Amino acid sequence: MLSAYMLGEEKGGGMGKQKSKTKKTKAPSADEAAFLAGHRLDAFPRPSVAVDVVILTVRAAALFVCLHERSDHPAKEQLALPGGFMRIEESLDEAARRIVKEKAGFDDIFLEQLYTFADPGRDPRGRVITVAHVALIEAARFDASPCPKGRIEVPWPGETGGPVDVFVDSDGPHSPIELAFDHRDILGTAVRRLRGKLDYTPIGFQLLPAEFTLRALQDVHEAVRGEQVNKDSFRRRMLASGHLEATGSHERDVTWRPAELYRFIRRSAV
Amino acid sequence: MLSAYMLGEEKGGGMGKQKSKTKKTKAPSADEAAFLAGHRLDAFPRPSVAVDVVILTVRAAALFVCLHERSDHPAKEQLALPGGFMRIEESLDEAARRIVKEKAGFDDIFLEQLYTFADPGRDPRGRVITVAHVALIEAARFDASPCPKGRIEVPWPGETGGPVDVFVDSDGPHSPIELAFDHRDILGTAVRRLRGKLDYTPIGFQLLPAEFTLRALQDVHEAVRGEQVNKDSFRRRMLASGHLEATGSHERDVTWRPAELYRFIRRSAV
DNA sequence: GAAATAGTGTCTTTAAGACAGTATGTG
DNA sequence: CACATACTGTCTTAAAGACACTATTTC
Repeated sequence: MLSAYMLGEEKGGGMGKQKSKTKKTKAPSADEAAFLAGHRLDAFPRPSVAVDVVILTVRAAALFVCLHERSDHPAKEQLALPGGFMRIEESLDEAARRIVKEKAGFDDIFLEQLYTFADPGRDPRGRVITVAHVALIEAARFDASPCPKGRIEVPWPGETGGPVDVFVDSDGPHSPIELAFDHRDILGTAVRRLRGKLDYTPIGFQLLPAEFTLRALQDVHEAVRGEQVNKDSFRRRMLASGHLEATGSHERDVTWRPAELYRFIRRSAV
Repeated sequence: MLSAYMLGEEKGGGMGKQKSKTKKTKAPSADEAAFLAGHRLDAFPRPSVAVDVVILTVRAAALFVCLHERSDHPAKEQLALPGGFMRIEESLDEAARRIVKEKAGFDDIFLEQLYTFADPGRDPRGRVITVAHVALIEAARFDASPCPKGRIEVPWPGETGGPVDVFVDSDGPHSPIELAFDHRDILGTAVRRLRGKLDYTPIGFQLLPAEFTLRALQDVHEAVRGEQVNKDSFRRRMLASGHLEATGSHERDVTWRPAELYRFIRRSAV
């Protein structure tokens, strides 16, 4: 059974040596070129591919998400995650950065792919799948964006998962707002991912200004986890992690003893 | 800034009450229905969407992957991950299960979405993005499939990431084989994900038969991590985890003292 | 000085690593 | 019996939680 493909022709076209560490397309053989010329990918129906971005920050011990009011149907005038269709010449990362820039005004943001949502029927326009992304940004930059801002409440513990509730605190009803499409589920997946990364990556690096107090870092962790953490142990763990470096200066304009400011050390490659 | 979208019309069409816990499409208003009728999603070029599946097992202290010899261009007669195009009416999960069944012969397999690979130029036929999945299966079932089997060697430690090397051990050259497209990168991402899940989910459940020895479970962990683990600590940790249950019976046909067999307890919902 | 938060030192508890020693099978 | 592996008990070490105590600021 194993031998069938070993007996085939010796992989024509001089591709045997290439290490293929890069993602470049190999030069096709004559046979393959002829095949590709006659090949029509559009012989089969294709879905539309969208990109949605969950832009998160931490402020006042809570998670906030950047939203966008839809100007067109479907879900016209409803709040949604910033999103749009991937262009045919873009990578997903490029599409996500374009959308973040166009709909929230952020340049140069930390961005990571999250999950692809593709339930048939998730979009009334037809077959639309969306590759959701997560972006993290510090509160000061977040607040400077004109996007509507939603406060997130997570109704499940740990990394259980599920949709989350979003509140717009300005005034009005204090019940969760409705988001377009399956965006509450996407948000839930984003929070779950963030909680999972918290213990293993210096996630605060993206959510805090360059210099910050240990208390501010602890606030970030508590907001993401949705529960309090032990202060003593947290300090010890962070200082022992090797990710932090004391600056020697201290915070100002506080009504209590000013805490020392730290910065993240960029981890050297191993 | 926050108030603009609050002042809009009161979200016409009676959608205010719906809790939208389900993913059903809401009944559109007359306005929206008219919009949708005139809307053409296909006004913009769309990519083709494929699904590739990394089917993994652990055998003899190594990771193995189920492959598939391509019968068509591009990369004709080269080995690749089992994959295919998502059909327009399918969910991703359905497409992945169909592909696993068609190309590897497995029914009822543990399956999870991994990552979406979408570099322009990753497929010479044109714009093809692929939603990669990971499937886990026990060695006995894996061996029963006629698919070509590749042994995986991971050249990076921990969760560093990067492409992995694949060997076909039957005979022939003892250098890594080349896989079609970016499938070595996809495999690398799958191994990274598996290592990440190892400590937090009873992953062995999918990779072992219903009853197994602690040594077999340790072999799974060591194969996935690519390094040995402390036996004493591993036993204590597993027994304390609450995931395992002793069966009272023991393994047979071994030339040493037979070890007790355990089974996984299905975790009760919290 | 009172109040509030930052930061230190130390005791206890818990889990991991190391390792000695016992148990139970094969030959 | 020797030998290989399964399993148990205990000592040591490291990290987390708890908590008392000191330090530095504003009022």
